[in-house]
Amino acid sequence: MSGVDGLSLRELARDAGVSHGAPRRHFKDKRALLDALAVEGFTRLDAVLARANGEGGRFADRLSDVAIAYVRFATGHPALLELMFSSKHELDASAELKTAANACFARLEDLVRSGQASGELAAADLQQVGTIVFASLQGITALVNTEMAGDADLDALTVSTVRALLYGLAPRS
Amino acid sequence: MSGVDGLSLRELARDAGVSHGAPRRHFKDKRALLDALAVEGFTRLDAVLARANGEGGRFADRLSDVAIAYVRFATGHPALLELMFSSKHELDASAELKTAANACFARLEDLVRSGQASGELAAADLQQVGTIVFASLQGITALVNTEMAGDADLDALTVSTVRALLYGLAPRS
DNA sequence: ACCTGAACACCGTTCAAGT
DNA sequence: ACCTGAACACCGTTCAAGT
Repeated sequence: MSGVDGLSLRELARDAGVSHGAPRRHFKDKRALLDALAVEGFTRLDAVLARANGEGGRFADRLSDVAIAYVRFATGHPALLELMFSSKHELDASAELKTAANACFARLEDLVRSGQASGELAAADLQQVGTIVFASLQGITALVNTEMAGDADLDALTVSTVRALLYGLAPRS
Repeated sequence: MSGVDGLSLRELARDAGVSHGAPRRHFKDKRALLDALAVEGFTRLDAVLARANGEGGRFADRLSDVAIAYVRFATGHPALLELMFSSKHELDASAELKTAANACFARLEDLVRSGQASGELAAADLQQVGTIVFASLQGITALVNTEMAGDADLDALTVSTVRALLYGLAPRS
């Protein structure tokens, strides 16, 4: 049973000591409940990213800090992260969910923009650079959450990835 | 209903015009069936990667070709990919499944090794570089499969990501 | 060897009925 | 307003019985 579908409304009701029909009063659907959890997840993630993003300092350091915070959160709550992103891409995702998710992405995009403004990032399409950076973080998350990468050296892997993205894996000379 | 759990054995049996108990003769479990599908997926992916990896040519081009092939496959069969990686990380994944999966990763690792050997990649820990490269590809996959990145410019995104990994996003001068 | 079909213990969802 | 509990249509799994 994969993380999301392992959650049963009836079991939840049982644990709460209430009848299986009761949750219906609070959540119209199973997915309404899942959506609410996903919104909560994005809100918490946004707070985590905000805290990690020290306004001062070199861009490379701020990016590293945010990346570490993101990857720690994402690998620390694998089921929640899966829920957040699988809920978000449902065709009829709630406006609230989209708003919460976009706040997180905007935060990353702002960071990239500031790097371009200060010249620490080469001028390039903001969207595309943002996507590349975010994809790298999500990729680390995916590898760790499917146990293809150990989480022992998690921060080191994150920092190496950020470094590779900034300075390249090819010899620089 | 997420991709993997959307598949019902009873529905499968119905579609095959057979009783719901019949699949039991061929697959002991629902997961035994899913594992068999995952193995098939890795085998097909391995063939795709082998075909993409032209032995001659510059490393950067070969990496681009393999990356494009991987991302196309992964985003072209989202449910299969989710199944492949979620099955693989089950604690009691079959030896057959692990073997099929490892063949794909070894192929990527070989490519990285050849880049280091030719000097087109800086000397560094093979495992870590392999992980960074693979994470990037899996990250693109995750973004596209959760509809956070469009698949219109999929190859362009892949090529840009490979370029960023090789040469960096920071100004090079 | 392979399939059938009833049985069991679970789901999510709906809805009349209670308080 | 909120909860209950039966009902319905689904699951996966098991198992005696058929061919």
